[in-house]
Amino acid sequence: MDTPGIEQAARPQISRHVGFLLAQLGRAITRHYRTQLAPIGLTPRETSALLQLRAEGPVSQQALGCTLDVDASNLVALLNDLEAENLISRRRDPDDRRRHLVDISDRGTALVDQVEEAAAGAEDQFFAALTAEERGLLRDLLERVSESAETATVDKLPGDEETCT
Amino acid sequence: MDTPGIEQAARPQISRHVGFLLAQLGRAITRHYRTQLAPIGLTPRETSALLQLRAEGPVSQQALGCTLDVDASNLVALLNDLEAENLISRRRDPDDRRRHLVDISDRGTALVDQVEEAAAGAEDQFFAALTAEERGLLRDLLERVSESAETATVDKLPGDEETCT
DNA sequence: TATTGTTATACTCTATAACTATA
DNA sequence: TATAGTTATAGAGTATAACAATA
Repeated sequence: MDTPGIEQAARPQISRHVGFLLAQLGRAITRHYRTQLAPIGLTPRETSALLQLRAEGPVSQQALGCTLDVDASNLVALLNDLEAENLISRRRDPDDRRRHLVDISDRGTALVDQVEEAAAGAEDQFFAALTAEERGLLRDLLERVSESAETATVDKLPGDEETCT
Repeated sequence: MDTPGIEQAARPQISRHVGFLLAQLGRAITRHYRTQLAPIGLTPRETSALLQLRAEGPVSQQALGCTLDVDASNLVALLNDLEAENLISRRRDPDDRRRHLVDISDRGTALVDQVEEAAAGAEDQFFAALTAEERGLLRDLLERVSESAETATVDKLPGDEETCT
């Protein structure tokens, strides 16, 4: 009763390894995002950065990179591009002048609704096979993996579990 | 009873967008695979190619690329590397001399058990937060998305649904 | 003409190390 | 001494177009 027995046997794939399937689908949706977001002029990376910044006010680059799982050094160029288009702003943190506080700009905010609509549309296409309920279930499973994998995969001592502050 | 209420509220993330979460986790597990498979001397790509070839006898490069979701032009270099290490073999298809039939070699087969063990170990770490049952559920959800997304995301006419033959 | 594999190219992403300014 | 951001660089991965051999 899991899946209808239709051509279930016909599937090749390495169905044993859910990990490779996850990796493959991750690449597939990134590609899908890229084509769907291209008209707006944003890459998937830039899009998720903008959405994250709108959701979580101003943050340090460190924190943003941690949340988006982007290396601090790679984040620089990404933010440079967004800043060049006036979609985000960087300013020194008065409390710790080493930090740059990154925030979404007015122009970024104006764009982000359109961005979110495009992203949601892309997802509706990509996850069309799942009901809204199943999509929620998938999200819950992935979020639990995300939380635990953060500490389980890198060589961190248990107890170091900072969720990106 | 879903997740214990421990620091559940502390999570930032763009929880609305399951797609970005999927993309992010896909990159994360690829990175994890890379470090875990490095001692064996294989990349995640090469690993999944080997596993796929063992599962599905000899196939054309076209078919393999489709299954692994790798562009035909990119597959060439990947197979060159594997062939240079005698892990796979390429030979002309007598029935259609344009085709190269790719197969895993004896040396590849000898290595693949070790490879599979390493991959399984990496997955056990990565998906530690999920029970075996939940992992199966996740796999089913992802496989359904994978099947439908193939035709839904690229501009294909419905009815063109060749599952990589 | 169309398809398979190949080459070349360019662009994105990823990972590492070294530097600077601040703490 | 350690941390935040930056720069430079090298390595994977991705996408496109053009070509040779074959159908």
